[in-house]
Amino acid sequence: MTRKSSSVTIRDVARHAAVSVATVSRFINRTAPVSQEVAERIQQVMLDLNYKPHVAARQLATRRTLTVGLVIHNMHTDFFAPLLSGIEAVVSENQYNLLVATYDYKTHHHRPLPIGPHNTDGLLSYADCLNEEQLTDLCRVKFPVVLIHRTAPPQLRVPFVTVENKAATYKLISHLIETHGRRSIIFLRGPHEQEDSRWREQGYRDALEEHGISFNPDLMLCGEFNRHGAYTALKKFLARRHPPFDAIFSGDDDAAIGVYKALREAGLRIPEDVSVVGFDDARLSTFLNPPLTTVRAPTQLVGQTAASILFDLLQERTVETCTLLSTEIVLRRSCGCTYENPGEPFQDVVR
Amino acid sequence: MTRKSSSVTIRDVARHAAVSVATVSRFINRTAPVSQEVAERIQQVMLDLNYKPHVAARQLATRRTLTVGLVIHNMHTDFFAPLLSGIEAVVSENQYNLLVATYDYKTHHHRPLPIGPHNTDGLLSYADCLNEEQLTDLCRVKFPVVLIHRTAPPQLRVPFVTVENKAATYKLISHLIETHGRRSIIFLRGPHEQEDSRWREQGYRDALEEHGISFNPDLMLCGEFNRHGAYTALKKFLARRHPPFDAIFSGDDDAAIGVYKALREAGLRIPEDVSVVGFDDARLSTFLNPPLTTVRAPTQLVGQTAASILFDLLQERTVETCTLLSTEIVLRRSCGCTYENPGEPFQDVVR
DNA sequence: TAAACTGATGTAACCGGTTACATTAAAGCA
DNA sequence: TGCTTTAATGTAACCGGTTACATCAGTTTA
Repeated sequence: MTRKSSSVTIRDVARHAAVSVATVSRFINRTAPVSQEVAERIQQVMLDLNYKPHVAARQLATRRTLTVGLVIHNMHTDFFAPLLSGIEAVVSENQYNLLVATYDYKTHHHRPLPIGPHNTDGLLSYADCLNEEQLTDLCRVKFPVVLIHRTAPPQLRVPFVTVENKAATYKLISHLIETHGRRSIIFLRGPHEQEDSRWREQGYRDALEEHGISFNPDLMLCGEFNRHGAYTALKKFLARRHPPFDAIFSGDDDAAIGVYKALREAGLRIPEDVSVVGFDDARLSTFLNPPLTTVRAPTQLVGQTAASILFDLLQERTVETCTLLSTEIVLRRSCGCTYENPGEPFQDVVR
Repeated sequence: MTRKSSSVTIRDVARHAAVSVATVSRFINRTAPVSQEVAERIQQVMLDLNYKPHVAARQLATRRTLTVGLVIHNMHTDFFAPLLSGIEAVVSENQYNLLVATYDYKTHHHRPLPIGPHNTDGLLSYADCLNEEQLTDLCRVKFPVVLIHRTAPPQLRVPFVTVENKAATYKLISHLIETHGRRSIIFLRGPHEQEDSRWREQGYRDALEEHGISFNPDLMLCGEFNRHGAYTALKKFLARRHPPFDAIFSGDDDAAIGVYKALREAGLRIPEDVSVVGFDDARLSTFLNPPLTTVRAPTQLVGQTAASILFDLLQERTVETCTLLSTEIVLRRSCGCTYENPGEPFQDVVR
């Protein structure tokens, strides 16, 4: 591996400017006043020598990394880009760096966490990438953590940011029942540990109950929150040819893509034969054919908010422990709604 | 800001294990043999004390960060997720960390680069985020850099990874001309500095010339490689109602979305009135209505390849200076092709 | 048997910053 | 004038690792 060449240190600067290293450090960090004349001399020398402070040395001395970390389980999904974009905006605004790592305790349990106190000043953790033990360990050393799309174990009091899942799902399912007369609605679950999925299921059950429809466990499939999982699960279900159904809650938008495919292959029309709805309002959902009725989750805002809270923690300000961002349902054509909209697919009906 | 609490140092471990710090360090890094018995003692103490080496201290001592950086101009685009995903895979495989930053010399020129030798062991830089001066500076200190989607200034010999733009565009435009009889093809440029755009334009011009169609500068618009830029540019063009056209090369897939919208608002049908084609084969392009004919760029592979080359540089292996990944055209419906495909939109015709 | 080598370990300098504490000169005040 | 305060600066310890060099016992080689 290459050694860093020709590093100019603070001592070089001090020598050329004929002052002590302390003075240079003070000037750089503005931690104490420095005379005008000396300041200019140092400034000039720094430019001449092209001096760049050595980050690791500074980190070692101050015990701060000026870096925050993000742990997420993978980067393929469409969900990831807006989330990261929101986070990055806040991080760079605070002049911090962002370390990203894919990690999932279920698949990487043999490995230590790639991000932690040794690395960063704080951590954003998505969904169930870390298990409770890992979270507990971090809390024990008072390491600032903000959870995204999962609530904190109650004894820990870790702040978290997520979106309103239950009420939106309730609203969406109610819409299917009331407006489109659907009564046999398949529910595609996400990964088992994912909280979002559990809340959505609760909204689904509540909506059924509210409308006097009894819950049918045979209509619960496991879509895994992705197109392939959803496709496979639905395909298997369709092969059984029972029970009958007239609508599908896909779990999320990516899964809806798999649903579309499976239905199309089975010769079923959307929405004439089956209403389909999703969750997230991913970038592509407007462009599906038919455009997907779904729930708009403010993913970028989730990222922004989580990052802001993390910085509040770093500055030891008091923070909101639980942040639930509101969602809204977006009616497009896949549920059976029709609407005139020449500019489609740029505009939607949002409720 | 919080001070890191309770840090267990290597000296604590050494003391508890009744050995010297050097021995502990050797054991941790396997840099010299340590007797079985001592090894076990150290191992046990490290577990008991929950010792984690301090990364900054190690970085300072070794002058290596075990981190590579990625500079990109923004994270919203669909392009970004597969790119990052490819990079991250290689980075974590090499047990390195990844620092990401959004930066663009055009908008951030007042700020120093957030990523550099002070930070990382090497850098991946997307397109024209860095200008030539910045690249030259990095080269001067022999800092390993790999460019993504841009070629290196000739005097620098920085390795780069990009995709075949010209030949693919040539093929696509030829397809429009030969198969669909199009002759007045609008070309939507990307950002001016972006090399991809220039190569695609060259492919476009070559195809026209080859087919005896004279180049018409009035058909060149600036779509900026995004839906809004493309929409605006095309809208303005349509308002002028001239010259006539029968096809549009959108520049990239995201721009195609804006194109679809503008055409639809003008009452023009795709592909009956106008053939539309894109570039990239973004995740959503299959799902557009009609599905978009485009060029498949192996974006994730670009990320992977660039990262691999960077690690080759770090290990001082010799590397390929220029890597041009091949692309292929994907025929869907927006150009005028029709094909039977019950499983659509999962399968495409790839040439 | 002496010399050379090997394996296991310790000592202490070093990486490049920050900062507590000490020092000095100048300014403010009674 | 003498004392206190303040501004500007220097000295050196410290952050937590790595590693060159030294040591020493035990083994191999001449």
